[in-house]
Amino acid sequence: MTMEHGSDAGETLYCVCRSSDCERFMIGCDHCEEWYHGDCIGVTQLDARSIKRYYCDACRAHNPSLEIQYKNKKKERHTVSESSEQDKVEKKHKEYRTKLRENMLAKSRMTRKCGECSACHRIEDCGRCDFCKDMKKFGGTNKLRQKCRLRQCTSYVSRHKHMGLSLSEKGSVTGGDTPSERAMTDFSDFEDDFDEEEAYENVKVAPKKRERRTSSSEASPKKKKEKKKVKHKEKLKKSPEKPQKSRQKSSSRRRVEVDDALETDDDMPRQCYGPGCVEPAKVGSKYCSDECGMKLAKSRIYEILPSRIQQWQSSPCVGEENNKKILEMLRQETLDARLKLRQLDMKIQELDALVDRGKNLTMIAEQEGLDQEEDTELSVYCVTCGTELNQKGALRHMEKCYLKFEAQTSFWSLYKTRIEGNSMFCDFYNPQQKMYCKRLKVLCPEHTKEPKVSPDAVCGCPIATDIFTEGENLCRAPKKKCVKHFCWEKLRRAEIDMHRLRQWMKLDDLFEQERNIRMAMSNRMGVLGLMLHQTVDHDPMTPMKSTAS
DNA sequence: CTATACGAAGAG
DNA sequence: CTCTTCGTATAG
Repeated sequence: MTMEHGSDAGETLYCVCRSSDCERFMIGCDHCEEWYHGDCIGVTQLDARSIKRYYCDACRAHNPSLEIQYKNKKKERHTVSESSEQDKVEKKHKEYRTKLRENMLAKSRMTRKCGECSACHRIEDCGRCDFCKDMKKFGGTNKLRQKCRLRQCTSYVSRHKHMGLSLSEKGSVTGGDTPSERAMTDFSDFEDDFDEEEAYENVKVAPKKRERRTSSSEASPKKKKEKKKVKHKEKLKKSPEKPQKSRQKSSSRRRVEVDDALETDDDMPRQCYGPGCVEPAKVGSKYCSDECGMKLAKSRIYEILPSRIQQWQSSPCVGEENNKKILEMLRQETLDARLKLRQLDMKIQELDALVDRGKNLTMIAEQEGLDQEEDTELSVYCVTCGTELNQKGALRHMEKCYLKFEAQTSFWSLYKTRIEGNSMFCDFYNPQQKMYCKRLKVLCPEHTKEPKVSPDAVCGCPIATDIFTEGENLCRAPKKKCVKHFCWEKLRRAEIDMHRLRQWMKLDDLFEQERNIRMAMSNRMGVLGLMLHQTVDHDPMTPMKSTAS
């Protein structure tokens, strides 16, 4: 209890000075309930703010179990009445600042270095990264002043992100109101981690460090600080013996120090983690030998795997069911595509039959007259070369002109010759020169001439009765002169081929999909998968949802 | 938000 | 005193 500029309480005498003055700041003893002037007993208003329960000197002398209780659990300072107020305040502020700094530093060390990754263990600077190049020893300007990229903790960023969450969780356990106090609790928690590390020295199968963190510890902050000091001293003693290593230690942060103390330290090497093994572990390893490591891995598999398999089988696998559905769908589509291919084959056969029928037809020359009548009305220009054409030869010219032009310009024609399964090269054998033509097929018109149409060949194209339906009648004009149905057979074959190609590509795609799904299905429930992943039923009261139903 | 610059602390 | 490297301010 405190009294600031309290009201006059008559002639009552207070404090060690036994005066009735209560215009100054006063603090009351929570035991004898006597009031004392702050300046008489050396307690400032600032001090009083952090005091939870104050007991006067007289009460404490009478009853040594009484201790001044501070809000932030600081120990009572016995020099309260000895030093001057100014000094105390300054000292206190200094202490506070130092602690704050220490805590911040400890925290930063914790966050900046996991001490576990390869980067944290790396000793040498790469000399190639931007930070190395900036260093004086590598001839830099020392402007960036950062650690070598390869030595920067790989898990720093992610750890930093997680930090806030884990700290807030712990905050509720260990308490701490101000940021600095919170920082202190964080640090002490880290110390706990460290102490437990030591305690785990003889445990054979130790859980991971992060998991080892338990709830708050009972040790007071001061005790921890003492412990830290001891550690520090030990390190100082050791330093002259290992110049190279200690140099590294000095520049590295606390976490490394902790690990070093655990793993490589002098008197007590860590026990091998191998099952039943009592040998000391090798330096930088958890095991005394490779066999022990393998043994532990094996025993872990034997221990974990059966339960995982059981767990796996206890619930239906949604992924498996989905895959089965997709497989069924793919199968259906494959059948569909195959059916279409068969239909296209039939079409080809029909076309062949049609062509055969056309060959046996007798030629009728009268149709020519009709064509010539029409052709007087229109003049046509070639879409490729632009020359004026009479209608009679227009189609023929344009087809040839286009082929010629395309052969020289388009990659597609090259591609076409390739996918048709033929060589891209002419390969025409010249018996006189006794060698093959080395030109590209599409650029070699002299060896790849279209077969000449014999003058007595009939066109044979079915004549349409209307736009959509084809009649039984075939065109009986001479093939060479029929302008209406120029290249009809070729076009029809091309059309069917296009559809076939489409179906083949579809089949290919379906096959690929099926392969992927089968692969996924066979990899499911593998040993690795079962060991790495686990399905957790968070609500054991209700059965797991199944998509099958 | 990122890159850069720099004061400053810790260690040798 | 130097070296390393952290935290932070600031410019872009």
